[in-house]
Amino acid sequence: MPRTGTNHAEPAPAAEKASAGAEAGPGGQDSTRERILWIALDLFTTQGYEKTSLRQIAGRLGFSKAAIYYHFASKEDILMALDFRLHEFGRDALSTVDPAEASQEAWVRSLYRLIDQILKHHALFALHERNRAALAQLHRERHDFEYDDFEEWFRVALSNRAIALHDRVRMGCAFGAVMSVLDLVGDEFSDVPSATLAVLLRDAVNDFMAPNLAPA
Amino acid sequence: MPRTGTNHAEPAPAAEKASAGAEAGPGGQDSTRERILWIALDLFTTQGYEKTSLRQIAGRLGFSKAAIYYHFASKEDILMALDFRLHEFGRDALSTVDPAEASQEAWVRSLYRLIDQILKHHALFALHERNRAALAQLHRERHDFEYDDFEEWFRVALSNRAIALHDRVRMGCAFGAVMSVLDLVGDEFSDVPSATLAVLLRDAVNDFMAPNLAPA
DNA sequence: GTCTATATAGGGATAGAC
DNA sequence: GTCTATCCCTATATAGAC
Repeated sequence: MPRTGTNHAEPAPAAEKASAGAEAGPGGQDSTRERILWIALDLFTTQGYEKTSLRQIAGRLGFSKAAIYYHFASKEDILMALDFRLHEFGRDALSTVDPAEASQEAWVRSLYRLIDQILKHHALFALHERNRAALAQLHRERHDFEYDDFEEWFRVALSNRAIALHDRVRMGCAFGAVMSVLDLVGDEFSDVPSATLAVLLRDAVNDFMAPNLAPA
Repeated sequence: MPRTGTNHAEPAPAAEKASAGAEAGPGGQDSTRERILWIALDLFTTQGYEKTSLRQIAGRLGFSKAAIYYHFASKEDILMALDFRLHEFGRDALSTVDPAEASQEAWVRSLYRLIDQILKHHALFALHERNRAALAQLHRERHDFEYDDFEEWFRVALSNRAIALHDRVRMGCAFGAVMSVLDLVGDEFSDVPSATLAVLLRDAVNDFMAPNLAPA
């Protein structure tokens, strides 16, 4: 039986759900399924999801286009599989906190964890940033995983009217600072080691938020 | 003679180059060309450029698909016209400063002006944010207007190795903070008046960057 | 698991009438 | 300036052989 059909919950053919090597790529799982995901991740990110054809993915694989359909039910299914991993590391960062009533302290803690997760899974983050439209539509169609997307989490938390406007803006600033700088990793900040960047970013978040957290 | 062909420099059929009402829309120019741009701006932003078909634009127009080709040489040409307006307000904000050797003071000043411009032309900004992939490719193909895109300007300025790494990261943070919060206008911050938001953002940038600008 | 061949739909774009 | 009709291409997806 072909493994086709809509399988979000990673099939985990042997042993991949340990949050570690899930990203695979050169050095990870070499199953064809994994290779497809790796190639798609690259092309979707550099060209955009819509502009990437299955033909092109097949070309890099060395296989024919039809072969892909043995592993995935549709092109969208490939994007969903990648989106799922995005959710996975998002959940890791945000854990248990309910966004609707997250305090500013919780916001900062989540942001800290998010920095680490994104630095670890930067390729997936880049996919997220470059395909916001496609991913948004995906979430609209299949709202199984509702607030699994970390961006959604932060947006909901930011809507909390119980927090003063001034503070909400500062929270938004801290979030944007992190996203934007991490987006530049690999380009303008390609020379900066991850650890250094993480420290600098945490400091920045602090400076944006600190006056709020400890009202001198 | 059809007005077709690649015309970046807005044809300005009567009197539109005053930076004011260029955005048109409900209340602006009612020429068909203007209506097309307005509809495209909406659809490109909500669905993405690639996912929007000329058929769909024509449907909203009430015209047939072919009619569009009298006004624009291609679908890409529509995007270029919108991109041109984006450049217009970008130039307004960045003016004369050479990004390659912009000081931190210049950076902050540019950021201030950018806040105002984006608040004035928020629909165009949203287009920019939701179609980064498509616009990037456009700029790759037709590098007539090189650093006209404001994002490019800030990226180049950020690459300036003459500035200490720590400070470059701070600059990136300030930029990201502004972008991200302005992206939420109309959603999470829909209740906030523009003027209020502008003040809060300038304050945030100021508080964040001030220690750099005035080394106590 | 991968192939070739094909079905089917929709996209952008053009021709020429009005 | 807008229409209808059509062309051509590429896309996703399927059928069935190997």
